[in-house]
Amino acid sequence: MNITIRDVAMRANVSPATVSRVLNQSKPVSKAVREKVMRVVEELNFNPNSVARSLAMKESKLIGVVIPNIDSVFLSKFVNIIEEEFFKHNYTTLLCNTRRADDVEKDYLRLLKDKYVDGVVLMTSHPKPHQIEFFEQEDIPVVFAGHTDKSKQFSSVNIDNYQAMYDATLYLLENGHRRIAFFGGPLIYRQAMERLSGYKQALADYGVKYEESLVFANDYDIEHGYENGMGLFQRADRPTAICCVSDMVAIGAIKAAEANGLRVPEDISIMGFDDTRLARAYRPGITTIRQPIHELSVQAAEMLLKQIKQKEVYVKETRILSHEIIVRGSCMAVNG
Amino acid sequence: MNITIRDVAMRANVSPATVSRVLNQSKPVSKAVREKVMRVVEELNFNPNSVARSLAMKESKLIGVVIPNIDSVFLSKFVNIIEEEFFKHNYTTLLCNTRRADDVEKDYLRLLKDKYVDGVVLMTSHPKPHQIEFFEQEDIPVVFAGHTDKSKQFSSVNIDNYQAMYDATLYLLENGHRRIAFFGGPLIYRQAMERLSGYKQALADYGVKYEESLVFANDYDIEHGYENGMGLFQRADRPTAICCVSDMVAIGAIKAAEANGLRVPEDISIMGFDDTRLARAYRPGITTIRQPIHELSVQAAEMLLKQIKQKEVYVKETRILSHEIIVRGSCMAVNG
DNA sequence: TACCCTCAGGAAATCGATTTCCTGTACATG
DNA sequence: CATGTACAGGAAATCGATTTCCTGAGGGTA
Repeated sequence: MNITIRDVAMRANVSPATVSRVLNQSKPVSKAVREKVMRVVEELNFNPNSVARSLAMKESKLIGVVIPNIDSVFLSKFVNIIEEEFFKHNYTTLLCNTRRADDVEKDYLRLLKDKYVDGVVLMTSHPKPHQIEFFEQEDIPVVFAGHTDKSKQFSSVNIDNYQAMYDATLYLLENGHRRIAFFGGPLIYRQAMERLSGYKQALADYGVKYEESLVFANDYDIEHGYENGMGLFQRADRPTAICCVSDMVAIGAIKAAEANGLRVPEDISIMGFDDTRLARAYRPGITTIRQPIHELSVQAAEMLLKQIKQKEVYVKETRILSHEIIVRGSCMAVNG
Repeated sequence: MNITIRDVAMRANVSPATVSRVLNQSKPVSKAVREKVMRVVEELNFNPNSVARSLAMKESKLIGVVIPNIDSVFLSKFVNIIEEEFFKHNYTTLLCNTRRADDVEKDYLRLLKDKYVDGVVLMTSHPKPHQIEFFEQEDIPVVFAGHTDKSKQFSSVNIDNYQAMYDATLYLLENGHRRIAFFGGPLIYRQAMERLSGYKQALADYGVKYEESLVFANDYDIEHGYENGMGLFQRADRPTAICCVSDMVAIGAIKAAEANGLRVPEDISIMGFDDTRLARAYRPGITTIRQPIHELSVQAAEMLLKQIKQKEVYVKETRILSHEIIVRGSCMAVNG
């Protein structure tokens, strides 16, 4: 049916081994033979079967990109960039969208191994024990993105979530805010924990009392931002500012503020996180902490490719990228 | 190193063939032997190597999803859903993000063929000749999404873009608007053409003169919506409404309107397209044409899986899904 | 008892590449 | 001239599954 290396060999009057050598330049072949083989390859329009090749070589030119949810402005951008990097280097991206389901994560990791994936990028703020265990046991190059691996066991690239939220809170404090709410993520995520710590520490350093009733911990989406806001804004002791864990949460909070007759930023300042495209598009523009998403993706790709190439000698790296406050219109100084 | 079917066979005192039979239920095996094999499989935590399996079975359990840009609210949602469908059926998604580059498209198609992908979903409103040619020559199941293949040569699933934009325009006309601008896409895209036709026809059916100066044709993003708006809103004869080709363009247009001191919808009505998450999140909520994105993805997956299963007898299908106007706050009746 | 049939399960071929091991030729050197 | 060496290129093993073909045991029937 399909043309195989054997067809080429017969037609060129050589052995399959020789054809393989010509195509992969894995051993010198005389010019005459090489040219004859190449001619036949052209003639038959032969493409080596990459499945057979993977089986023999134990490499697939495939990279698994494991993310919790591709339907996210932040993560789809991450994938967009990283896929391009891999493509440039002749690797193809296997999309493993786990939807945060434990069993899907497990299935995908097993599958990646079975498919002889050459490497994996694991985008998660909170690697599960089974994921750690998997990469300890299997000898598959991996880079964690969005998580800092303090054990130095694996390579990772991330921002400093603690410091980022510290800076966000500090920004509001310096603008005269004293009642600052925190719309955070579920505390089972390390990232959420770290950000909460940053928020707390900034308050403490400024001598502002931490108040539990101003802190929320639920999912990163618009709906929760809205819900949190609706509960909060009707209280007499409502805050003058909010630190949100994502731009989406900030948008939800802004909607809730408006629904309660509050103007943003005049009556309440709302700060986002990530600096997704939305933060710029929204009105008011959302003041936010920019994650260097482009750098994050490129460096994750770079580290992984390096690791694949130098599998034996590669030394694990931990890279922390710097964040940045992007000032737009959703925050203002108190009495300013 | 790795556990193979041979290891399992030895440990269970049977032949590899038997192990294969137990695992695939491809031939009856006595209860005793079956149980023994299963026990050893559990013990060794054996997973059949899918590359070897692919080679023997001539199937890869891989599906290529070709899209112009994963960094899009609409397309990332599409991929999110379709990936889940494929995962459910044990297929893995190979992400082919072409960034609209011709050579990337070509490279990816060739690569998909080399990897013996079981099927391809091609999401594009405007298949290129080389893509058509490719699928004519290769015997790879394919489904076009977002494009209607009138030749019935391939399966496709889409909405009726002409009718959708007709309805959008009609909605504005029925609300008393007579000067309606059109922020469309580049006319090299069939989709953009069809939508423009719908717009024109609605105007014609309502006896409203088509005015070239109200029509723009450029990319689907916020920036272009903004640019178009900035050019238009300063004119004395500015429209009272705009039909936009995407929610992003609508958002850009709204920003431009505000920048020119126009209120939406009081001073100008702006209509989106797609009904992405953004349309709901924005203020005002964007009145928009909903593409049934979920159905689109699910049906594309379903058609492809059916085609893979029944490769010999499969009859190509063309499915047109219905759109819907979602009324939110960005449009209102003239003098209403 | 003899014969046939059923069927569980093993041996070996197969999928399509790569790679190791080996052979035979050509050339250089003592 | 004999021997050692370099090296092109073939035969066969290998990667890890599936599947075909075959064998031998057990049961049913005449």
